[in-house]
Amino acid sequence: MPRTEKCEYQRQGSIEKEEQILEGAIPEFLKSGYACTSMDRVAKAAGVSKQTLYSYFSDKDGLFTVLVKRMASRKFQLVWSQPLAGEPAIVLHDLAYRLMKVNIKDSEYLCFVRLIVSESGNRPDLAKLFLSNIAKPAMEVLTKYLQELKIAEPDTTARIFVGSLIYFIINQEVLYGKEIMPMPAEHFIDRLVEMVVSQIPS
Amino acid sequence: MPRTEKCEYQRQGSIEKEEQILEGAIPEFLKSGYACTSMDRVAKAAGVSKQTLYSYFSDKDGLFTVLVKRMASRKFQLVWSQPLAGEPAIVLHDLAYRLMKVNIKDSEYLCFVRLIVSESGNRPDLAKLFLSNIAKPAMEVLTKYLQELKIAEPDTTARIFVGSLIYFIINQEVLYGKEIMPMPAEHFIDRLVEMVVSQIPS
DNA sequence: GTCTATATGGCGATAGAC
DNA sequence: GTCTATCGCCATATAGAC
Repeated sequence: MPRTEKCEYQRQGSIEKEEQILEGAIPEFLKSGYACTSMDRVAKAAGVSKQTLYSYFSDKDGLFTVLVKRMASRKFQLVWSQPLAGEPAIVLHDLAYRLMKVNIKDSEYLCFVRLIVSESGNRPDLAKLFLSNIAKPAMEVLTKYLQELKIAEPDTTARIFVGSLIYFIINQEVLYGKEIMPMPAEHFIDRLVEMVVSQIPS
Repeated sequence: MPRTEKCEYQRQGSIEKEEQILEGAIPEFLKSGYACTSMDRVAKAAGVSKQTLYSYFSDKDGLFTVLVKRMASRKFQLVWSQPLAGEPAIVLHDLAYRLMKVNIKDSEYLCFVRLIVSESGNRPDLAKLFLSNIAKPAMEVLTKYLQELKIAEPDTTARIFVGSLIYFIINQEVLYGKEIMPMPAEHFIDRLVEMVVSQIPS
């Protein structure tokens, strides 16, 4: 007898198939952006027919929305799941280094940022989803830590710390500043950490 | 007699016409991005026929390249043409305020940044043009000033200063962080300036 | 220079055969 | 579920009338 006989979840679409489509769609959208990604290529990349695609997702917009949601909630913990505790200079240095390394090595993340910024004009909801699931919780984690260190205005200081790091990455990697106005990442991190640590009241 | 009789510059295309096309094209590209801007709309917005358009610019790519070049070299001096001199806290505060205000009020600039980031994947040359004409000279101006203040590692400090400001703007304005994780710009500027000024050796 | 076709091709989304 | 065919639509780029 067929093995789907008693499987009630095999109603009109399996979770696995949805996963398969999403995983196939992610690299396509990241590579080509929203406008230049065709549903034909998504179908091909995911290994399903175009009709199957349309049976799981209402349209291109719907697919893209689910995709962004998934990416956003997945990337946060790459950097920020780890608890912050210990010698401030070391903790901040490790954090900055982790953020820098993940963002640079994981080109998926760079493309994701590019994609979100690109579509932020047409789809403010996606940009907000991005901030709510990554930037905001990240800022909260760091703010709490800086507060424990008794640094003045921990929320503002957290933004300075993370902001200058993110911009460094955008400048060097996304906009190819590496070739135009290069600067070693370690150097930048050292100086930034030094500056923030100097704000700890003695 | 017609007033173009002795005008030798009226050969096959006037500079004025090129200006007219570019000025018409700018808002279209800024509003819709590269992919979603049609040459029909550009022609209509510029008040010329499509054929005239194609007689001045080889194709869509060529037009866009010239447009980016013009925008980049135009925007730099809005913030950075003014010489930096005087009481450090005031100079830095004014600079940050000017940068913030120009970027937020001039929505043209926000859209331009969005556009450059969007196309940075397909057109690295445009991203480099952007950095070479705006970010790099800006960093040099500020670095020189910080050097006069005897601040340690003025180049790195300049990047922290400008970078955290730019990211603040991207976060709050481009990605609608204003609604998700709001923070008053003045507050941020005050804290940032305070932090940099504290690095001046006494 | 302007206007109105038009050639050519890709897109999203749907429909039918199997 | 898969494939191929198809419908509209809009894009870039060109050609012809005036």
